[in-house]
Amino acid sequence: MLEERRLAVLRAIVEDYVSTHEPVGSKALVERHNLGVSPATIRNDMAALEDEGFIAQPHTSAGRVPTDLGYRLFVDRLSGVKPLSPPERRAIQQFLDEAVDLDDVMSRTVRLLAQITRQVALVQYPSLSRSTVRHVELVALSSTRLIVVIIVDSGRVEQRIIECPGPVPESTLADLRARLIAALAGRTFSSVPESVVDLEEGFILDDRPTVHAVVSAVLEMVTERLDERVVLGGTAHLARYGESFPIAIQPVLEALEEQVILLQLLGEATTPQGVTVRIGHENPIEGLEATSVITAQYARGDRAVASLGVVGPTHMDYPGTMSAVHAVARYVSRILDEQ
Amino acid sequence: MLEERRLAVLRAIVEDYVSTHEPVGSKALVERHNLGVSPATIRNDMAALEDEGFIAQPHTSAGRVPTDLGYRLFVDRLSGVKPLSPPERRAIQQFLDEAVDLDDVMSRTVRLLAQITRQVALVQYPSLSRSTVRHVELVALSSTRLIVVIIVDSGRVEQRIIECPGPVPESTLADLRARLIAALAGRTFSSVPESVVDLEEGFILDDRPTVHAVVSAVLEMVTERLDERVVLGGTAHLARYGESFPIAIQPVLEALEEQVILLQLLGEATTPQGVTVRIGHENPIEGLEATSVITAQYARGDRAVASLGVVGPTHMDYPGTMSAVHAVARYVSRILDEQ
DNA sequence: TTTGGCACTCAGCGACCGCGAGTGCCAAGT
DNA sequence: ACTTGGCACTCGCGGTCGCTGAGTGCCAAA
Repeated sequence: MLEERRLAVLRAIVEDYVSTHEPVGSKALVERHNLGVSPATIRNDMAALEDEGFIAQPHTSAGRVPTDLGYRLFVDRLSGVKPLSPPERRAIQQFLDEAVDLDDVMSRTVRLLAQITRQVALVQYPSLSRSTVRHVELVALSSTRLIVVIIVDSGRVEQRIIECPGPVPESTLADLRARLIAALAGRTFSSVPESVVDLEEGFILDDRPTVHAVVSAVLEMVTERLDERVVLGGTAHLARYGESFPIAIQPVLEALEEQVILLQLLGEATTPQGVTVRIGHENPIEGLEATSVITAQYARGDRAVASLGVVGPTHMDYPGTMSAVHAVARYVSRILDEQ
Repeated sequence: MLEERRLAVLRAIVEDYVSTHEPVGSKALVERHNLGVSPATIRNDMAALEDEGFIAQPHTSAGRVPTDLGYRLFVDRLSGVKPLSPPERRAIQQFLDEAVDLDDVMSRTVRLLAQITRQVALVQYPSLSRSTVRHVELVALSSTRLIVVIIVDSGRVEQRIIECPGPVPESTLADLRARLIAALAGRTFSSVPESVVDLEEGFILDDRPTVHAVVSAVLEMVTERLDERVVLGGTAHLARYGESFPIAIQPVLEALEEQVILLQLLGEATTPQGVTVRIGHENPIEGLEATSVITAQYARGDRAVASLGVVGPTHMDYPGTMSAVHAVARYVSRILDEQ
């Protein structure tokens, strides 16, 4: 009973603080939520919650504010689901359906997610590690410059320009192209290295340097760029917090400029299904101590290929954001499956 | 004589204001620059400059601040060139030389430009309109889904996924691929439409829908995406202005999220050679009234292919930024030529 | 365990004030 | 015709002061 009410109080505090962005006091609490008790009772509960570390006072004689721990409890045990409305769902689907290629899907997704959550959105390109190579193309841009293009079944296209040690005759090029296709087409990305390693041996000595250059380019593309790309959108929402909220936007913007950090944010989504939430300092990344990160994985067929999510202030609307991220991830999965 | 000194005063005001970010008064002016006259004289000049609209007072009894018009005069007639130091030049070249493909060149350029100017950087991908098609590839992703890839001589790779009305036999695909290559390879992008328009006629009626889908995809890629992509970096610098400068960052961030706007910013670079500067409200774009945009075109061979530049507050270091933008544009041109 | 009462704290707000940087104007000097 | 020192004036900024009110903690009674 008493434990139960305390949790109700915490929930009420979180909800009020999220909507008003102001410390919430005992009196306001009983007025806005119909907990059937007096402010004094609530005060006792609040004192207890503060002892346990779930809420804090910015200064004496101010209302309470949830701590990271408080948000954590709220997310884990208190927040209901807040499903999207049918019109919202329809709008999402329609918007994503209009995408013409993978780049378009990604950029539409990030814009969509930023718009409906009113937060900074991150979307990772489908991982290549489990994709299969559909086709390899080798085109001469000049006598010594080649471009290697790898087309992946997810619709992703990887490219790389190589400078060859010397001019490459068309015959060598055609030969190499044919062998590359034979060696790689249908292979998963992670098995590419072994398939390609002895390719060099089939060539005469003169061609070896060129072949070597191409092969190492392919290897680099396959290893270095595995999960490389993350697109980002909605940074303008960061500036929306009417100035001087406990959030300084410069470090956040700086952190978000680093691809590596974006990948960390998305990559550590351990939960295979469902939505992952990291709150405030739970987040190991410097500059993002005052933000929460909500991510979900999306899938192609039956296996997860990448993640997407949003970054926002710790005092965000968790239920709403979580269901939005979840929904968008599902729709992206669906789009990828259709294709 | 008197006219000359007035200009010197304006220059001094701009320089001081840019470095201190505080309104500058007559006394401070004579102390920091050795204009050989008394504060009172300077006051007269300042009053004249204010009448002419080059400077303004934020409020009575404060120093003066340059107006957009003042900056304009400064840029047009007063600012010297501030060449980069040899180590800087070397660092730029070295950093850009390490790029492995076009995407890499673009992303390195934007990071570089943001870093050395400490401002938001924009870099446009090379325009396709004057590029020539190097190769076309057509790959089946599934029985009814194709991916069309166009490889351009600048190293840019365009792709698009198409849903075909029905299954496409490999023979048709090979035929179509061959004809596409024959029709397009070596063509400039702008001449693609005419080369491709009667391609459909060579096919039997059954294949027509597929061919049609592919041809229209090619047309769309060629027309819609002509100059589409702009990459953006260094937005964190926006937040650096120690809070509450006459610059609200939210509208700026919002504007910078729109590709269309980025293209406008870069696209209106009229000056074929050299650096274009647009100051404050000279800039027609909503949200960017308090920012200046400095752009330069870069070239491949002897013709300009696209622009790059930076966006910053009107009180920026114009000479330094202009020479940085200029230098980076030249180095990018050089990199593109080498390739 | 809840509740009303009560004393206490303290951030925020507005009023007030003095300082000083900066100005405009003027009359005298060059 | 400029320049310059002098001088009165303006007014933003920063600090102090006091009040108000929201909010608290504690206690004694229900």
